[in-house]
Amino acid sequence: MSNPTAPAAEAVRAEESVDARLFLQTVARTMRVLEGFGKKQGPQSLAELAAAAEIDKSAAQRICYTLQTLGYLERDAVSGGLRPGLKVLDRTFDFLRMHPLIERAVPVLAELRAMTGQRVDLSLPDDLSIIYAQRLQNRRETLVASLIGRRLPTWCSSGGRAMLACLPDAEVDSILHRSDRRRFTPHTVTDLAGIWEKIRAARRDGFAFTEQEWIMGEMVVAAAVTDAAERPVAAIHVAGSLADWDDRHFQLRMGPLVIEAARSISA
Amino acid sequence: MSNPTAPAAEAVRAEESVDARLFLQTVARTMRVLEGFGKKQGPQSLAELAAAAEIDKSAAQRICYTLQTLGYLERDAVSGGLRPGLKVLDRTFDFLRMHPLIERAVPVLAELRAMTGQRVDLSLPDDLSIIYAQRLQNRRETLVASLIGRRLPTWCSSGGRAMLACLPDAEVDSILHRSDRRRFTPHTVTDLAGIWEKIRAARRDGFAFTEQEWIMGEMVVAAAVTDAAERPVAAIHVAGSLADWDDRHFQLRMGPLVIEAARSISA
DNA sequence: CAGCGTCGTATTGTTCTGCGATACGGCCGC
DNA sequence: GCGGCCGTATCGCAGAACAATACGACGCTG
Repeated sequence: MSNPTAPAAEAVRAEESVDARLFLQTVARTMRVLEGFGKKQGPQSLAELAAAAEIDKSAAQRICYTLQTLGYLERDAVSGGLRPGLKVLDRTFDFLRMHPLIERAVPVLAELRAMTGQRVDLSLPDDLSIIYAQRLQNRRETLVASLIGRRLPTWCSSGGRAMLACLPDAEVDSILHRSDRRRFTPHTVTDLAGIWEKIRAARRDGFAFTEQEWIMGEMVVAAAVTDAAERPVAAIHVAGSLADWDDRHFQLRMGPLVIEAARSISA
Repeated sequence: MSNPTAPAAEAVRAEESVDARLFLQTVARTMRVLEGFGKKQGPQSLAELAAAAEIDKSAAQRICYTLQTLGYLERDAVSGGLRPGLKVLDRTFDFLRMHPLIERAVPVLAELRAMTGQRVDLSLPDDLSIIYAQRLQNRRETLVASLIGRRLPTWCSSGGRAMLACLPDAEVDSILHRSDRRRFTPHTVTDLAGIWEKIRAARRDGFAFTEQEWIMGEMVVAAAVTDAAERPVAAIHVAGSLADWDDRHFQLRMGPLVIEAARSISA
């Protein structure tokens, strides 16, 4: 598991009031098969995918055969196992292209990256997680695989807290309570009071700041992008290394820049 | 339409010998609905998606309802139309994480970008197109939306030609003949003889070079990544602007670097 | 080498799922 | 107020998808 925030709650969410008349179980099974890759690393066997999707081997066989025919699944050359196919990237492209924010954001992010020289990210909220939609690396960012689609917990990420700061208290509480607030580094703030303190600071400053709460040696400044109704729809992050910056100076320099960038693509 | 290479041939390819016994039409319809976004810009209505997928409104309704429930489709806040959902990015992440090359390539690409200061891309071959799987922008790359999943024609892109150069002549001919060799800029080389000349040059030099064949003012040097059987499985690109470089110097400087980078992630 | 487990693949009759014609209410604008 | 188009809802029937089953290959392991 590489995407750390368990999307388990979402299944529950979806279950509650589905109109069985309109819900196609074949479609759901198909998607569950594709989601089977989230579990563990490396190509999967047919049986593994069947188990992950909670269907029998016959159903998995038909679904995988079809997906493979369509290009959404490929056979790995060496292991013979299955992995997501190239067509997936076509859907990624559609998502990015159709998204109301992304295209507007890309130039702003590029400029921000040029001004700061740091890694710049755009993330989108999804209840308990945020998900990276666009990433511009800096020079030395090599180790942390900076991939699109990576999820981070809302409650402990800078972007997540920036977006929480835009929500009414009740919604913040709901998210915090439903989150699995585990410790990722010795510096992760996991208690409710501490997190609320950070959120209040974000409301006051206009940006959120986290220091080594997710990765040691990394600090992040983030500001929320809002829609016409002032609801948070994205966050812009600037990440820096403690090796290069004093935390106070980092905030003073980056804070105004991310606020300005976020404001410029808000509705 | 923003992804220029028509993936029409693929439908033909898939059609030829499908085992109807194992092929689930509901799955195929579902994917066709998701592919409906490739056609035109902006959120789509239910009816538009139905038309694009060549199904009636009832089927589209059930499929879209299900996909929406699962998070693969979202309603656009302003227009009320449908667009790809956040869950798509989860599948992107799985694809990138499971791919045998990507994780190995990311550090190499980052280093290459640091050395050159130019835009660096990794693309994967898919018959008549290549598809960007990883992109590291340079400072001023802002206008051209540099999105993951973008497709380029194999025959006129630098990466595509670098990969063609690794294939036997018959396969190259097949791809060239099936391609729609339209002109994109006044400099696009569209005649078979000219393209073959470029491919032979790539075989000789170890890298391909294109100049303003896709975008005016842009030139690209690319080298192919090969697997154990010497088949091309990816290409590494370095793109530069004619405003900054003399074309000869660009080749001399970047050629050896992309070759070395490509070699270091080849099997 | 025989035996076992697990893999992917193929086949079949049955049943329940997905089909599609049809109908309803809301909204816009020629 | 009309006609068109939208999204939504309904329902009996056909047939698509189901699941149990069987087959051959491969890799263990005793």
